[in-house]
Amino acid sequence: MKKSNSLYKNQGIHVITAIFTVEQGVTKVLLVKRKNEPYKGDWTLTGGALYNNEDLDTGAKREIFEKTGIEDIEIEQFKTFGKVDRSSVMRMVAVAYIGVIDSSRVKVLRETINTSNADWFSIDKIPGLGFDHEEILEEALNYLRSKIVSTDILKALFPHEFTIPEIQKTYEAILNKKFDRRNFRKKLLSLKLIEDTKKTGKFEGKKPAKLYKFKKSIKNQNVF
Amino acid sequence: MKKSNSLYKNQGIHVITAIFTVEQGVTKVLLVKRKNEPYKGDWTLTGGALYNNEDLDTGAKREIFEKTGIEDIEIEQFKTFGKVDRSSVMRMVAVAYIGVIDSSRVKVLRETINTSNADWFSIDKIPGLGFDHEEILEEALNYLRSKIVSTDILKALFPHEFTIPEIQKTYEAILNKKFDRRNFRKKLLSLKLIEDTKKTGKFEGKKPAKLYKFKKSIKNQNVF
DNA sequence: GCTCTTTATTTGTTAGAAGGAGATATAATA
DNA sequence: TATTATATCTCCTTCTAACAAATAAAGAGC
Repeated sequence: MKKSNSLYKNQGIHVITAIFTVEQGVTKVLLVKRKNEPYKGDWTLTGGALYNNEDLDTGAKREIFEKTGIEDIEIEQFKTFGKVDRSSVMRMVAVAYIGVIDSSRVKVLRETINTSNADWFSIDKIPGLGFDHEEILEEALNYLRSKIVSTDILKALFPHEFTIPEIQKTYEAILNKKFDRRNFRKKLLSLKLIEDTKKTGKFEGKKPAKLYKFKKSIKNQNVF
Repeated sequence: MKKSNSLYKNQGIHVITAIFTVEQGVTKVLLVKRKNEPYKGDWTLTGGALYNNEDLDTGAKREIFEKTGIEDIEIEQFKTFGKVDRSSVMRMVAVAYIGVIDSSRVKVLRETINTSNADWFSIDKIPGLGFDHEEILEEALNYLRSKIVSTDILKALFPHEFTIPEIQKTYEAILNKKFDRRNFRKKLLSLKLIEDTKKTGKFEGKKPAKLYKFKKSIKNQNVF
């Protein structure tokens, strides 16, 4: 890291987002390839330096747009990373977010002013990442897993109606485990995240499946 | 905020900690009074600017020590605050932590190089705070409430043995509600945070009370 | 066309665990 | 012996996990 005469000077703020999707039962994350130093040629999560005239989430969304072209995305801050040597140029802390989006509904820019490539990577096959983004990604995935059971964060993947067997596949992909179809149904309904639409549709079966949707407002329940 | 020619320059990082304690059934937070501008004379949470040569938690603990004299304290990061105008001098983001400590076991410095006073305030009687510390405090309290039911964060208040009626008073103070003594006992034991010591002690009653202690390792249980 | 088989979807059943509230037993003090 | 906080017991309801059964369509064969 560049030496500084002052204990405080030359500090900066990164806003980084791990953008997840699920395609055919596979959880994937969006990575971009850096065009410039440091870590030139390396894959990283989407993100970059915060501007002075924008709030944290605004900056995170701007970075997402600049590096991928994605415009409408809900994000949620989960942790800030600030090891002394996490960036090689100057002292940077990274405010990290997660986001979920349906990859089939967005067109990701392959190249931008700062990136030479962009693609969805299965979370089982992540290349080496620049900065401390491997650590950030690991914690992002943990956070995502905790959120899908208590919030409507998967609404990004199911904005309208869906069947329970259909969304079960997504839960299984993200949590990386299989569930009994009957108990999953009961458990998911007991979480009070979704509601019946009184309509039916089709998934993989021959019998029509009931359609559900995420509730408008979700109230969280406490242990005590 | 001071105008900057660059979108990136003149950024800085605050590390802020909301330090809680519980005294006789009252939840309190440690505040310090600022000696210098900005917000001179205002009460704030403990914290200050991060140095370039220290990690985030190291910086947070150093700030706690410098402004209160408290040395041994476990802290946990919960959120970063970064509204554009949260500091009036330059663009600062605040990485916020919570900590818990037994106020009867520590001696808090009343005055330091940067502070003219320090005291424990009941969370029901918080004065106006400098910066965005009122917002930080509110979220810190929410985070604390979520943590005492899933981690051993209260170990700082009960480092050794304790009785269940005794710790129930602390839970009630923090969560701000009363519990049935029989069901609280069952519920707390079912959380698997504490274990029997096969010893007895005294609390308020005349019958000896069983002594418990926090477990060494706590494994968290998932919804699914 | 008609029936039978197949398959995913949905509902139901059961035993055991956990939760909530009343009642009882215990071990000290005064 | 009366009192009091602590600890245990009981009953009933609800939740959970594993398993069984019923349902509604599609497709195969005649």
